[in-house]
Amino acid sequence: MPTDLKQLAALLKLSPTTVSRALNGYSDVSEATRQRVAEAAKAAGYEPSPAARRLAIGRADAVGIVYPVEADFMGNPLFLEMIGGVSDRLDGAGYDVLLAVARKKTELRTYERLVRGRRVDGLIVAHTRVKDERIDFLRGTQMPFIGYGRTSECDDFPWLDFDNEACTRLAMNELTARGHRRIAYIHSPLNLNFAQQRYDGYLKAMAAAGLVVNPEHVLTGGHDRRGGYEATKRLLALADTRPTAILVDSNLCGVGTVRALLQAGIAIGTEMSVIVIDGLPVDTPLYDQDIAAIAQPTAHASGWTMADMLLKLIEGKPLDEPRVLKQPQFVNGRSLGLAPT
Amino acid sequence: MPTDLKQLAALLKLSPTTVSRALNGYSDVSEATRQRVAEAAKAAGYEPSPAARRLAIGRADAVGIVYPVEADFMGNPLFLEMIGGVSDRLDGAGYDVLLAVARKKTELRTYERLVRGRRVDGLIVAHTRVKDERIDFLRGTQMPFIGYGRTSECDDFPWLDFDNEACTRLAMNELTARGHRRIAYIHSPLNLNFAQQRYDGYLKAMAAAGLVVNPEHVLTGGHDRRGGYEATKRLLALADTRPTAILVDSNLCGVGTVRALLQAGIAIGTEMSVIVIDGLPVDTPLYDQDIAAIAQPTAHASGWTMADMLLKLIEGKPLDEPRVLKQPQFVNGRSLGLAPT
DNA sequence: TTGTATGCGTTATCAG
DNA sequence: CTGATAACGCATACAA
Repeated sequence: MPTDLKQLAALLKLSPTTVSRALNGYSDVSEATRQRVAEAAKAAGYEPSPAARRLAIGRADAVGIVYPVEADFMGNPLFLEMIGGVSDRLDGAGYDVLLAVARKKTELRTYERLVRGRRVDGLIVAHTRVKDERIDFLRGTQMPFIGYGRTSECDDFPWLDFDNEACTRLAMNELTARGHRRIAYIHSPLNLNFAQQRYDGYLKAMAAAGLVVNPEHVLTGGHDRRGGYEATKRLLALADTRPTAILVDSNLCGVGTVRALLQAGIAIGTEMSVIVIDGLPVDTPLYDQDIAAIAQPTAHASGWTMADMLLKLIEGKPLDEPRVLKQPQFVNGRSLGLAPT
Repeated sequence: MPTDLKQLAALLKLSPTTVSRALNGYSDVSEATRQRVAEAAKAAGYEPSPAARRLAIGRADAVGIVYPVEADFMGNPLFLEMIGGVSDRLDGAGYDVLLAVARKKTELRTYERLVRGRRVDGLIVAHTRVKDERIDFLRGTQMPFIGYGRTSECDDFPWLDFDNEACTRLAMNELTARGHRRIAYIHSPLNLNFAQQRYDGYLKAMAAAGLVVNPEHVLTGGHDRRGGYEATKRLLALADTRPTAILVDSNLCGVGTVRALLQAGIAIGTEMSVIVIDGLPVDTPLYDQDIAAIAQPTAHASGWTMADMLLKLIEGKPLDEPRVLKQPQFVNGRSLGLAPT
């Protein structure tokens, strides 16, 4: 079984050159030989050596995703889903997915390794922060990349993100329209750009509604279920100033919030209204609680789109839409009611 | 800035050969030049081209992990944690981690691509099934691999796994010792090897205790929280034959089970005893429910160990322990009590 | 201790 | 339409 281009060529009594061109679909090879070569290759189970290919072509045929563990050490299920979307797009194009797990300390060096060594043809930068040195680094290189999220200054690089301010604005509209005035806000760490933007949206909406923010009503929920749970318990402990509605800026925290409410015996939708941005994960038994949500395109779809953008960039094609801002949608649920009087 | 070995050599007035050897820590190069080269390389930010290196050396300097999405489409947080462990071991060794997301349909082809194209030097096969064609395929190749889990026949390949029968045996001992006789069992899909083995352990333990298995007490919980939740609801609906204890074979299902019990107002530990294998994930607010568990080494540690084994295999070193069977430990909790009389 | 020549498997250039 | 020849960037016998 020929494992080699040379051997395959010898077998076919052709030159390696011709075989190579036949396999790569060049126009200047007769249809007859193309067929013959293709069959022989498949029969022999021939796979070109990526290393040699890369060396000759100068491309890595790989895309990198750097996963910062500290940000989310337990593993956000949405992250794997996003990677699934990326893979689905890249698979047919013959690209590999390099997953680099980086501690905060070594993160930048990881990027340097990938870029300098041309280990990848492009990168997807997830978990963007308000001020993000990874983006700063990539700006100075020729390496194509897509931000999965924006940064504070983001007009000069391509990204895909959700309209985060709109997320909170939309949610706040629904709440104020129902008469809520004491609206609590549970958020992710504010160095993450999406969290900061959603938080801004909350503040602006409060101001627009003529409401004063009670500092006790704004709590960080960390990245996980547990954080949301504890933040909510603190809110419930407020005697006189207990909020009548809670807005949660991410799905995992949302689970914790709903848990805490159920456990405390609070009637969701009457005693306490709840909106969770991104909605609850479908794998939770709470899913049937029918919690109102701000819905985004799925992580899978986002991954697919980003991979598609990245491929265009790698091929040197211009991006018709270099900055993709997905608009959120309000999804009603039984967790929403009029403010108690 | 030299991006080339040749350029770097020219800069140093040395031959590329010498520079190469200096960088790769060969013995036959003077300490003085080694220093000089190392500094110059760092100063110039030189990174050797992996493609060229791979072609010359014949190694990929990469390890592959194939993630089957169907098995667990929402993304098990433990999976990312395991990858983190793999990366931590591999990082210093200069290996990349290739993550291939595979649909069941294309799974085998993915393996072929990785192996035939020598895209990786070794593989980690996760989610092993009782009868696993991926393992069968790899057996026929020279590609080193480690099973993250066993298969029905597994004496001829290296793996890391938990003693699954011991998991259920341990748990069952605790339950029968407390007088439980109606012990329900919620399990993952039985085509997964770990699920089958744990199930076997359950059956054996029941027999050993002289108990008869009630078919209504054995339910599949799927892979997620939701499945565990629904299975538990079905158990609670049993009027006369309601179990007094529930054993759950995986962590995510366990969350659902505890949820269902709390929601139904069941007193955990008195009305119903619960043991969850792997314990509840720490990011759940239920963590303080203090559920009894069968504890395993962390996914991170497992990943690290497997990567370590794989490196040895790649380097041709013999494995002193080719089959690593981790012993589980019983961890008591308030979820365990005497059987109600 | 260092340098020269050659090869890794593929693609690209340039003739036929 | 096809074939010889030279890269791609690095590592390694072998020679000096």
